[in-house]
Amino acid sequence: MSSAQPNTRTRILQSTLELLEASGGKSVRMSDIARHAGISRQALYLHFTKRSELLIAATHYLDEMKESDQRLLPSREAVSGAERLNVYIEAWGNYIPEIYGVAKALIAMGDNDREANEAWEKRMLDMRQGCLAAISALADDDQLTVEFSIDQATDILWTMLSVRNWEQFTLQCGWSQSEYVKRMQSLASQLFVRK
Amino acid sequence: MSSAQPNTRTRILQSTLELLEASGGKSVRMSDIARHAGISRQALYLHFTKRSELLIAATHYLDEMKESDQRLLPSREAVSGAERLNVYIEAWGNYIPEIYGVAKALIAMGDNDREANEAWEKRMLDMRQGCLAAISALADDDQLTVEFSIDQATDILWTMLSVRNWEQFTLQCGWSQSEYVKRMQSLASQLFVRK
DNA sequence: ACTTTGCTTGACACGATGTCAATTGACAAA
DNA sequence: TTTGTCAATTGACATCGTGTCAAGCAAAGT
Repeated sequence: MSSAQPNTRTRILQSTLELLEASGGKSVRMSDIARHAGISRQALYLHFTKRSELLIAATHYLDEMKESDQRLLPSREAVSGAERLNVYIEAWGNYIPEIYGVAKALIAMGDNDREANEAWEKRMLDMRQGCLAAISALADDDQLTVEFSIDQATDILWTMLSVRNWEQFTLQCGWSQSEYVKRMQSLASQLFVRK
Repeated sequence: MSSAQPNTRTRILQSTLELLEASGGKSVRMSDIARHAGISRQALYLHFTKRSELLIAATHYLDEMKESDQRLLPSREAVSGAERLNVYIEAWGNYIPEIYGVAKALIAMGDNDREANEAWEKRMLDMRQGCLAAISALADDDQLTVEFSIDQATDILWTMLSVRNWEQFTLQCGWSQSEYVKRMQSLASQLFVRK
């Protein structure tokens, strides 16, 4: 099905993602992307008016590729709130490394570019919904610790699971990806699940 | 003692801090700083060879002004490990808003500038020492939860208390500064202090 | 009087983004 | 075959921010 000659727009998006992934979030220039995609720098601007637009489109494209919607949907098999929390943390936690490159570039742009900032914030609010759902499931099961309101617990889980924190735990502290997931699950369970 | 006409270097540093604080981490240009300090843009480069050098100097200057060393030193009155942890969180937590402007600028620079990156990382490693000390005090008192090794607990506390997380809790989640401190204390105590 | 110090003015190079105009080559429709 | 259109190319150019350079000036120190 997928063609040997994907259309230019797609090639650009793929190149963008490859370069961002490879360079671990370092600044990738428009000219780099163009060269990698085998087109002129100017041709980029025929498809995307600004760098921010390209980055935003690249994140959407990545979502499509990885079918993130499905992955981040609450698992049907998760029977208890506690189990569901674990499933969510695992799904999201393992998604982070795959989006890290684009994410970092988008965050960096956000400091100067309003649209990039809004795009990233929107994404993060979506992800907050996932946290809220997990915490709510816990509350419905009467398993949520008394210390927190649903909102507070959601805020905390949301922040705990931020890309920045993943970056710090893995890249700075040297945790492996599987350690990261396991420990975040354990942390969340200690904090939020009543014993 | 302090003169009516502080020397130019100092005026530059003050201007830098004022502007960074005012603009909440938004990009402040060299020319902005020069204008605010009442000198020419070029004069900046007579005192600091690069923007990163200026930012780094500004953070050091800020430390001096706020006497951060003393503030972040473990309180002598803290008798138990648990109490000492609370004291540390309060001290650091209340320090963050004061350094937020420069911190954010320095972090942003770090993406492109090696020296800025190293400066910020060094700062963060210093702060990790504070976390380690607090956790160690807990362990010495036999109050540290069994779930974590000292290193792991330090990593977690360190990350919990990051500037980025403060930013998210206060600016995104809307927690007040005092709520922030109280809740971080409560979180830390739930996670690390054995009951 | 002379020199040094601290700053000014103005010009300029560089790197990256973003814009514009003229051109080419291919493919399709008449 | 001609005509038109589409996608991309080439090359020039504007803009912004950083950083450099040279010449000059004015006040202070000796």
